[in-house]
Amino acid sequence: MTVREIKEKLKNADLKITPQRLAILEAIYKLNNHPTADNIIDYIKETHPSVAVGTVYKVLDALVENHLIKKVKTENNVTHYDGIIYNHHHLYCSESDRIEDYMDEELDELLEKYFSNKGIKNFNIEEIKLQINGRFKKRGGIKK
Amino acid sequence: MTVREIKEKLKNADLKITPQRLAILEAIYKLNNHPTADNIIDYIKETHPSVAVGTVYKVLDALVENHLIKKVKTENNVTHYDGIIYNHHHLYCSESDRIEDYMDEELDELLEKYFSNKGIKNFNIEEIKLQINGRFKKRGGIKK
DNA sequence: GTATGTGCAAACTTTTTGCACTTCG
DNA sequence: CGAAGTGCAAAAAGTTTGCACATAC
Repeated sequence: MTVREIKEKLKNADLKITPQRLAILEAIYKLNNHPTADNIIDYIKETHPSVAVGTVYKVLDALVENHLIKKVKTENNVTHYDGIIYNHHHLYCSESDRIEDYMDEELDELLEKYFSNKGIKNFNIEEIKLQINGRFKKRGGIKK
Repeated sequence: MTVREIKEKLKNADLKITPQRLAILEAIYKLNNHPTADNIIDYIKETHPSVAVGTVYKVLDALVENHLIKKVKTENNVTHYDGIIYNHHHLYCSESDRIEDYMDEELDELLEKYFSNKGIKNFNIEEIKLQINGRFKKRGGIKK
């Protein structure tokens, strides 16, 4: 994701292009493992030491509202953010509090087929997201 | 859910039976729509006015850890608790901010079959939860 | 120029913690 | 009796808010 592309996204969303917004979006794309507001603040403090915490939250809210990023909820009550906006699923390990993306077109097709037959009464389905809870195996884990 | 059954559950989990724990579990079963810690505190304040906030959180943690209840994540960052511990899914409508339970054994079997064949590399699956986003149809909706 | 965005600090909400005291088994 | 649980109050953690100032367009 280039700076040019990020600017384009902001423009398309009718959001003014500011250094803070660029830095925050860049941080989200670089830290592509569902950073929290805190992770983002730490990251941009190095290049933009004077960015205020309140601003980061305001910018994140604006980005979410304009569909440039998404909020991701986990079992503990800290909001994570996700720069990938097309539909995908999440693997979540509560032991390490780690979230990874999981994409599976075959699964999506299976689910679509299942629900287009069956439906849910009194409900119009727009999007189906799986949260797959479990444990990452050692080999893919974070070294201590 | 009778008091007797609740006591049995606590016993099976090797948790001591205390008035606070009984009150909190009863509250969760009565307030069966995903109460928050705050909802639970309000509820039990009437019968047990001296229960401390810290105790409620400690009890809830112990119950979650011992699988007597579950945490539920929602859009705002407040933890909700759920007395239904067998696996179930959630229907969520962002327009009305309403969450409803969705249970579907056929679906669970389908998913189990799918993932037991396919697996996910470097990940041990413990639980699969769907969040189905969409809109409740008028007939089942909340009147404005 | 003006609407929009930012910095700052204070406050708010939810949750956690430590320790003395109490209770369950 | 001893281990486990509770009450309390203080404080951590995460997030929101209001307002004066600054900036993008």
